[in-house]
Amino acid sequence: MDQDKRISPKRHRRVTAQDVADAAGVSRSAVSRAFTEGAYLDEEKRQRVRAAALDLGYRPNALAAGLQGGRSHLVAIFVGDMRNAYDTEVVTRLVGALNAIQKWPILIDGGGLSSVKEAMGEVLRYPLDALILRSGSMDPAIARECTKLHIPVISSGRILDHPQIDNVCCRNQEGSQAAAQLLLDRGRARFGYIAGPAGYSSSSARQDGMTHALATAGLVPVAIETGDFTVEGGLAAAERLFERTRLDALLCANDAMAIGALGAARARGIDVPNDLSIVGFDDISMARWPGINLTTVCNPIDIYADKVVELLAARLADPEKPSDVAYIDTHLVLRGTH
Amino acid sequence: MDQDKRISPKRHRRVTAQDVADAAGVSRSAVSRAFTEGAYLDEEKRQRVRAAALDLGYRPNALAAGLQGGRSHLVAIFVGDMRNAYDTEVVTRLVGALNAIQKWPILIDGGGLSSVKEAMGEVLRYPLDALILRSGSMDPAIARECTKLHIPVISSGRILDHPQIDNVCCRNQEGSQAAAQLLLDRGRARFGYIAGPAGYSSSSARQDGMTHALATAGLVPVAIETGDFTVEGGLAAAERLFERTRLDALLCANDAMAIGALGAARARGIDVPNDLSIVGFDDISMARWPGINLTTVCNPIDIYADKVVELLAARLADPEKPSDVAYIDTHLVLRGTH
DNA sequence: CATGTCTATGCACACGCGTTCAGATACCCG
DNA sequence: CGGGTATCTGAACGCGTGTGCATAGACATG
Repeated sequence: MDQDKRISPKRHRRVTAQDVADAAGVSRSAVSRAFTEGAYLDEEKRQRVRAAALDLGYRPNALAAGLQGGRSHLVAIFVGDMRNAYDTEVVTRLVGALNAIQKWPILIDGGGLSSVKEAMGEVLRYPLDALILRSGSMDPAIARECTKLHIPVISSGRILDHPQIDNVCCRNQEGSQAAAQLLLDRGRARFGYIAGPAGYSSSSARQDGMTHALATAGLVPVAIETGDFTVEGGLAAAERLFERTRLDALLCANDAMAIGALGAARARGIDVPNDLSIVGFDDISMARWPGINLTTVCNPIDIYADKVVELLAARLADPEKPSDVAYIDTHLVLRGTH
Repeated sequence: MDQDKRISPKRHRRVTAQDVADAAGVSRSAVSRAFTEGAYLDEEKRQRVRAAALDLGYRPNALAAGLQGGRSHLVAIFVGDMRNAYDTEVVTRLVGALNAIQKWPILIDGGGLSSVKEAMGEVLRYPLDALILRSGSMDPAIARECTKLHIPVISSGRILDHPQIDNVCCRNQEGSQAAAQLLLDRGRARFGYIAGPAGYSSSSARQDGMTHALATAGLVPVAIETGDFTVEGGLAAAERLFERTRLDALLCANDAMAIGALGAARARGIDVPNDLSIVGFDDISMARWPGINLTTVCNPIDIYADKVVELLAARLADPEKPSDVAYIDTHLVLRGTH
């Protein structure tokens, strides 16, 4: 009899519902029902099945369950570049929020990938419940293709204008405008800006906010440089700025570059905040680290992630509903660099 | 005839191989073969099928394919706490490396989860190709259960002694010993240590390394405090240390706590590195940020992640092979705090 | 007793794919 | 022309699950 267990014709077969049924002396349907809430099944029998399942280490195969009509419970998250601290923090929250509602996030990091298009193509072979885009420069064609596959797409950090795509975005312009106003009120007049790479709408919206605030005071930016959203890039851009002219206010498209700029200023002996104000954007966790203590515009990550999940749930509930854009309010966080 | 396309009985059905077969005027088998390398199929017909597939936006359903015996190409990564910078950086590299070999990582963040056990149970319903553990305090029972399901487990950052589990771990003790020796050579004698929470073997191994180095010089640590691996925790622990006694060397179980300690020292007016040396462990990217510039023990992330993937590939190639432990060499990175 | 409601159960199907199998066609060689 | 081989093709099966359907029994109600 012991031999029976050693049939194992190929590899190690996964324990299946039929195995449990045999062990518990019931039909396979009964096993399925034992794990289905609200299904008719004699309580005693249910217990017996559960015991047998536990003993054999059985769990329903999610692949087969997903195949059979319903949802796969898989959600892909495409991240522009996970080496970016803000993106990483958003992803962390998203992963947590998705885990909590029993959706399982598959990560694709555009930053470390040679062929984004190919990777996305492969992942789209899974019948995803949804695709979440976190910033990055994804080919819009791919997003379009997803909607063609009837996979809901939720874009965060960049607004995709498509009738089937939901968006979450913070009020970049207002946030930056408030930051500029703060420094104007403090008496600053010679403003510089460190922008992100061309093509990132968030960076240009933030720049617009600053420009707008300055305009109401009859000012224009003194100098603008471009970085790559990294600390090193911000540092290099700030050095170029300091080389060119004297500033008393410096706004940056994100916190990482502001932290780099802060390093450049200190290395040059510039007194922050007495001689120069530096303000970032996002409020990543490092902004509040000792030795950094950056004044910045908070782009509230938890609200952001929760909103994405909320939109996701709404979309799953009604796939035909019109697309939605959720705007997240920012607020100033006053620390030591303004 | 146009009506035929509007059958769509329920929801929006995904395009299936049968649809493509109908469109191309071939059998469903032919469609399957058109996408299978090395299958007999008339070239002209293959082109026709491919064209029809492209037109309809067809892609083979990975769920169905995975169900049918082979691999699912899904890999779960369990992360102890994604708010930990080092873990996050390792995960980022892992995601990249897995994406590159067409494995799709499902993330589970133990840090943001109420019931880790339940979440793992749900994820194990997918027939995973493998499970990667990144640190954290996972119930060993779960790892055991995975091997029972014949899912390969690779543990990184903490060695699990189990015949079926592969491990990747850095030489914690040697690394910490070298750091302590560096400070001894510099003439330091009053050593403090900020440990991680109890139960993290990496922290205690690092502490042992320091203690060992001190012992050869006839010294013992002056004071030890415990943090929670965060910057805030390190800052608080350092304040407690400074309150208790005077130190001239401070080793920390990880970089985040060292950065916190650095902040505490500066706030107290302690001159680092002239009066106090601070050395971290891991070499996270922030350690090289301006304003931090932390001397630390490098726990090389890319090598680490590559090794995990290498072990994974080896295990998939031969599921019966004996378990392996890969040790990663560390090295000192001398910056501005020693 | 006749009728209706509720619970319990097994059978059979559908999900979408890869793959085996048997048959069919084309081709080459003796 | 016969027979062997290489190439092609469609029908059929299996993967593991959830669920609709039909049946059967238990029980209550008229």
